Amino acid sequence: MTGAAHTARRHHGNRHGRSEEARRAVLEAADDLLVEKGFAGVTIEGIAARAGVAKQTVYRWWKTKTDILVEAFLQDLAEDLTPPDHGDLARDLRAYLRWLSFFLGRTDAGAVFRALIAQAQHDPAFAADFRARCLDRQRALDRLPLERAARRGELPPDLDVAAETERLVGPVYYRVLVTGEPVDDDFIDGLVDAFLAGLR
Amino acid sequence: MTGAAHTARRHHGNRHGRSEEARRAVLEAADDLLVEKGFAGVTIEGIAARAGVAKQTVYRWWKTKTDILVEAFLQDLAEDLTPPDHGDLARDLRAYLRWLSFFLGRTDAGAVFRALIAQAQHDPAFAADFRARCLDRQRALDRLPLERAARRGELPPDLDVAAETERLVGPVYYRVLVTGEPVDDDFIDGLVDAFLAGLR
Amino acid sequence: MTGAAHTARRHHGNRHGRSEEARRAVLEAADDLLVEKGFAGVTIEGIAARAGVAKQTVYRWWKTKTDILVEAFLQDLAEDLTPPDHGDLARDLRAYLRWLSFFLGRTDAGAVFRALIAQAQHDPAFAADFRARCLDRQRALDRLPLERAARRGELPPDLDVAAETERLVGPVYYRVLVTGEPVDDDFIDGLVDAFLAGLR
Amino acid sequence: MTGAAHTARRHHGNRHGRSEEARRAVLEAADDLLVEKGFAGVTIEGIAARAGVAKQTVYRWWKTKTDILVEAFLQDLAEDLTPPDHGDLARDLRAYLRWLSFFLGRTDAGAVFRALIAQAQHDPAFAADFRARCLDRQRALDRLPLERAARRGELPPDLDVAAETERLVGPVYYRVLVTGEPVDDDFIDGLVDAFLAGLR
DNA sequence: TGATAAGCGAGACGGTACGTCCAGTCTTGTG
DNA sequence: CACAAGACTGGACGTACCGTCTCGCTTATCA
Repeated sequence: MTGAAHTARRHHGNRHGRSEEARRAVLEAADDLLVEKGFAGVTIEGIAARAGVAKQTVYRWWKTKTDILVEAFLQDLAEDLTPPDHGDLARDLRAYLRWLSFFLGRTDAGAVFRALIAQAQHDPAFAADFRARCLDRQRALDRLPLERAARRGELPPDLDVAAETERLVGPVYYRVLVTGEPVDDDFIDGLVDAFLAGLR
Repeated sequence: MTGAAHTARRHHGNRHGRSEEARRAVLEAADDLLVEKGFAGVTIEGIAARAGVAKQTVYRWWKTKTDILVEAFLQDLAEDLTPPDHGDLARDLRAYLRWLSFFLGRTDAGAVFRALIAQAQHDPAFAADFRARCLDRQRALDRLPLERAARRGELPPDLDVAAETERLVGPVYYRVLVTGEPVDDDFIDGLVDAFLAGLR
Repeated sequence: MTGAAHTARRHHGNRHGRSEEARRAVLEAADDLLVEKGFAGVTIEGIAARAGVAKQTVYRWWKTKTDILVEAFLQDLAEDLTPPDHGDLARDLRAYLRWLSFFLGRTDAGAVFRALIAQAQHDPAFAADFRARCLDRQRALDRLPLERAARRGELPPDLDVAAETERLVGPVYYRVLVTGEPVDDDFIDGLVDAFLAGLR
Repeated sequence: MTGAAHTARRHHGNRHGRSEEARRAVLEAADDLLVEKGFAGVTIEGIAARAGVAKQTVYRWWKTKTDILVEAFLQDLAEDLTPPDHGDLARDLRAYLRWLSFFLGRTDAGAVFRALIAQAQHDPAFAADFRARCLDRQRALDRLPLERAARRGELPPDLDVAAETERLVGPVYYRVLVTGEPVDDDFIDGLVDAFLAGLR
């Protein structure tokens, strides 16, 4: 970590390479602007101005504003978000889906996520990048509750964990992205109950 | 010759009222631009130029480019899309979900739909409008297979048709909008089978 | 002139065509900036800002800042600058050369002229345009005193008026553009005397 | 091995002092860029890149790009350009003016010279520096033919050599800088003949 | 015989202006 | 009265250089 610490030292551009200070300011500014003014209010000029950074510095390290948002999003997710493991599938699933719907619909990071999903609809190249950098990890997380249960032997050995996970989280995403209806506990309980009933 | 026909008569600005010709040219131009150049390539200037229409004429009748796309989308859906009724729930469901995933992922109208869903993530006011004008109708359509089955008595009388429908279509939307994976027949069969199994 | 008066009516862009108001504001701003801040201080952004005009409006009508300065210069010269005709060659020449050196070296329009001559050194295409639009006229003016004298029969009929004019004004331009020394009366008298002596 | 030779030895920064290699590379690069791309194509970044030198090294030794061009120009003139002395005033004058017009209008060094004259119009401080470092020497050269003739007694003792020189070279500069017309032999002969005629 | 210090390459930085594109508003003349 | 036409203000785009700044390397000089 000494090298990293060295690199992170406060400076205004030099052979240390990139300024960590500028990088953080940009990510924060992008995040803030999205929350405050919405996606249309996020402009590279605005980000640069708010971050106290030259526009060129932004363009040096990021290609588009969505590229910045992806990195900001990853930064936000840097903390370990591993779903809790209670050793009880029903409880785990309910807790995870509640957290997921809260995250997607109510948090700032969720707002960034929705903006990026939106951008992915417009731009296939971005979609591929976004999926590789963010979604795949998120989907691995989504699968964790079922995978743990499978390891504990609570599930039929031939169960397709990935497909079942999609059936569980799909309706949650659907509500958040498409219908905009709140994801209440009844809805989640319904999902989990139906899944558990299907196991018998 | 009815009044409507009179109004729609070919003209370049007069006291007959709105030019139907201009309206159609604008919708078509917007549609074409979206398919050809993607959402970023859709601009009001571009639409007006391609439609051979003055910018002012566009602004007179529509507020935003998404407003135009909504209308274009509704136009595309003008034909009756009522899902076929085979009198057999399993078959109806499979056919409908197949059509849905094809529509969302493979057709031009689906591309417009995805663009509008994307815009809804960025703009709550638009989201409300879009849901009222397009989505509610689509969701009513989504529910049709189950509602018909319920009317035929094939379903438990206390079944929550709306919630069950969400569990069926949610994963399809999830694949189209989020993961981008193709929705193959296995995936649909899995959804339908799980649902039918849950009825017993 | 009714059409022109019509066109010049106060407006903010419409089918009248170009806004005369904006045009004048731009030319004035360019002129002022040159005098106040020097050539490097003349930027299209600065002109637009000072003229209270959108940058796009500047670019719509002019290609470069020197293009604007040429037009501003022509505007400045709109008043009739015909050299006075005293009917006396020696007096006419002295008066004209004095006026020329004053104009080139001491007036705001002269400052613009020098800036444009400078630009002509850097850019052959501009040089051609500048000569066609400004210099040729100026040179015709330069020749007037001799031409009048020729018409009065004060000069040998085979005298090359153009060449003689160059020998008279050349040293004045030389002082202004190259050495930067002031053009005093002695210098001008020397020029005129040498020319007159050569006639005998 | 002298100190100077020592200093000029190849090195990449050390206590020998300035790198002669870098200096030459910069001057050459500036010269080349001017000829190839015109004045606007001469940028400090471009010079540094082409010279294979760090930008900082350029800024260490020169203040502006015109400063570099002045030095490059002086370098180009390092060879002795003393006008030839045939012992015949008419011949000397003709030869010198021909050389002068060729130099100003047709050589690379002349292109640099014109660019610097142009810059002098824009920037009085530069003008003063340029005149002190380049022009005064050039003007001394300009006077040589007449001064030699005066020393030989071919001219009236009270003749103002400086003023007469200005009348001879002024029209040449005028053609080169202002009208852009080629300076042909007829023009030069006319100048010289008129001057010689004035002596009688 | 090292430590020191100057010139060097590299290149990131905060800025300014560039020239372009589109948004959204406006004012006309025509049918 | 809707239309085509198109000039207008305004603002973000992405690029090019500006001039400044640290940095690590290389080397002669001197302690």
